[in-house]
Amino acid sequence: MNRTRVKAALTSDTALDPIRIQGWVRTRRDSKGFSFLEINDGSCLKNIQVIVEHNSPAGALLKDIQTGASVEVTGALVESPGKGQKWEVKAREVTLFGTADPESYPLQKKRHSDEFLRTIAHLRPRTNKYGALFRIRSESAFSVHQFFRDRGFFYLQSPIITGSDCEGAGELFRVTTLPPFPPAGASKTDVFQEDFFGKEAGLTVSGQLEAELFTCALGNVYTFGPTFRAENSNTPRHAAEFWMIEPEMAFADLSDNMDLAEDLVKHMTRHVVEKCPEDLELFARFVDKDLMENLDAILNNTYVRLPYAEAVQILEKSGKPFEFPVKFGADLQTEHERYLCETHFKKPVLVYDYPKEIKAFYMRLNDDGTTVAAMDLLVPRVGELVGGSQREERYEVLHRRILETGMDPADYWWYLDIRRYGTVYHSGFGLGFERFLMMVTGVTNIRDVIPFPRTPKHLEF
RNA sequence: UCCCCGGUAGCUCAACAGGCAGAGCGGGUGGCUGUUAACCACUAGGUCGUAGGUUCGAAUCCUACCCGGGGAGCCA
Repeated sequence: MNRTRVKAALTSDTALDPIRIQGWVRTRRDSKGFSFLEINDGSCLKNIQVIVEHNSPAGALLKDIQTGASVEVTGALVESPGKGQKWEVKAREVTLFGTADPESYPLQKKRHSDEFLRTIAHLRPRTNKYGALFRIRSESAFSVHQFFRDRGFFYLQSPIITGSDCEGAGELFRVTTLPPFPPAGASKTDVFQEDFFGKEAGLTVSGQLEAELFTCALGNVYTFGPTFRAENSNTPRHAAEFWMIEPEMAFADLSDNMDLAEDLVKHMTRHVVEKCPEDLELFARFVDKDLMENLDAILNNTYVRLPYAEAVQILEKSGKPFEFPVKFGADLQTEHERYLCETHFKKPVLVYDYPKEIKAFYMRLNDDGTTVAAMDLLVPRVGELVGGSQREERYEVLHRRILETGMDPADYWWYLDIRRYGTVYHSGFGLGFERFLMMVTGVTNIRDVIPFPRTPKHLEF
């Protein structure tokens, strides 16, 4: 007999006999002559209630079937005479696979703090909140592929290991097979000649450059994979390993790019709202009371499109005593971004055309000579969810920008080559997958939306 | 990396101005009940983050370090 997942059992149209349920015991309540078991198998938020008669063969096992134990129950799915659930399982046979010593099993029926659950990251997906979160994470990932596939984008697996030591963003983690202590007197280059790749290698900080190469062949592509930044960042919004979605479109300008970002965020959000209503409800009740209202603002507004220069004007006129002064040419501080999308507009804001000095070399120089065609999507509570740009497709301009920012064009010969042979205007952006999950669940710490978070000094699981 | 706050029972926290270390939940035992984060009674459980210092006496004051949280920077 195949197992029936709890989700299917709970939504059954009819009674079923026989039925087999397999899962983990969330709680046991003893009554006169029989016990109630609540079993969860991860298929959905809800548990299924199982009735075990004390004088049945299974009854003898009950003393060892405690919170956390893994069991199999065969019996009949029948209408529940009690309140609170439509269906329950009357057990005929129970198999106990693994006990969970109640003296040491860390999960209680009561609510635990997120900080504590992080210390038992191997067990936290067994809680209601984290089970719901990781089901939402899975559905969100699916919605990404669905979105792009429906629009004719191809999924590009950009490399994880990279040899370009300055992709533009962030510090690289080194990848090496060398012994930890180099021979005395060896120069840096000499050392890496002996290494696996014969040169210094690192983990990717972005798939963008590779995506640009492929978009100039396949038209529209996207990457969706892990990204690594060896920054000593210690904030609720940064992780050393995170997942990023990076679409790239040929024959697309900054306006097309902003259209795509807005459409993607709305599509992913709508997908979660439609496919995960029960799991989302948990977050709306216990994590963020305003969650549904906030998601409504994400879904049902046209996002504000605001040139950087106008954003600065709004901030200057706001009269707000910002800790950091607002001035043209300086990057927007977190407090400024929050003011714009949370207080002033109260909806997502796309800020674009930033001064070139505060943005990356590959962003397309505007005709004014001072700004670049960059855009950031700011959303309430999370801040920067998307960062992107139209790319500089003019060989001479790009070459000059590389030199201006103190880099060596020779390291980017292949990136420049794309501008020599059939160059086209193109655009793309990066969307932080975990930041999306924070936005859609109301969870305020990135460590709580990743299965096993990697942050400075944390690599336990 | 910088600034602020914190670390007391398995978990969440209290202990005023230095003077015998507590509660709720969880665990154990017994009772009750088609129960629903069940209920009632009893009970076990602590090197007060670590190391040093001040004091007759330190969970409490001081110093250093470790760990956690929040803010800032970096950005996704």
